[in-house]
Amino acid sequence: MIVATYNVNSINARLENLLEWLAKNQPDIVLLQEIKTEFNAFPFFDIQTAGYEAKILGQKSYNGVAVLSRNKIKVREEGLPGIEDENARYLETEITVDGREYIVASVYLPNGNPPYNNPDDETKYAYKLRWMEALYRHAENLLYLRKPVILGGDFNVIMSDFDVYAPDDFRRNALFREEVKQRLAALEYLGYYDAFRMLHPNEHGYTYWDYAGAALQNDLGMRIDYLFLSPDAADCLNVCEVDKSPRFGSKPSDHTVLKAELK
DNA sequence: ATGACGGTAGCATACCGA
Repeated sequence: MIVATYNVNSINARLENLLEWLAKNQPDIVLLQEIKTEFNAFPFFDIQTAGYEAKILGQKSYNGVAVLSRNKIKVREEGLPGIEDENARYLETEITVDGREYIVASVYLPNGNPPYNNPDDETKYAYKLRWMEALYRHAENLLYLRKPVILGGDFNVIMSDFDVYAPDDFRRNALFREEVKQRLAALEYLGYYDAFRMLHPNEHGYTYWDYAGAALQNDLGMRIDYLFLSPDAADCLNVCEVDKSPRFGSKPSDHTVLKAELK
């Protein structure tokens, strides 16, 4: 079973890139973030033609998450339980693959940095922390269902110095502050496994490079996209890789694809 | 210190992002 996560930075701007990747890789499940569109403008037809059902939680212009699957998708949650959220950031589904029922969620965690024109405004950071508290509580509840759980997406958190090209430049950044690192690490204390890091302790595994400058060419990246697996799903983990090819293609997203194979 | 770069909305430029 192949599962992938991809922050597309607009599904309509990235449709060709996505379809090409689907055709080449034939994943069973794909989690998308930042689709940046509402239901009426989502390219259901093209994705269905490629062999995938799509469930989305959409929103005009910003945010938006989706789950694609070759198998039937049952929606469990539209929005993260336990928090009032006007943004489309969490879609939880149930999908049966090879006779096994997985709980699979596409996660787009808030960035948390202040607006450029108001650098002291901590409103967005406070929202990020509240969102992470709700995610922690819900992730704990999911473990009691005794089904394999996959929480994948753009978590907007750099977990350690090894996950970013210049850690000292990011100490005060909302992606790298101590509270957010602690809150994401808490998922691991619950029993979730960081699929990429579990198999690759000595590779950076960057999933994002800024468009500006020569960030990609100089590998000035950060690892902020993750696949977190419940213990029984982690037991089946066979492969987990960052696929940099979509980032090198034409008109790329600033993120690239993270994929895993579960036996 | 700022901006780079790119997407959306919508038609000039503001907002958002990591």
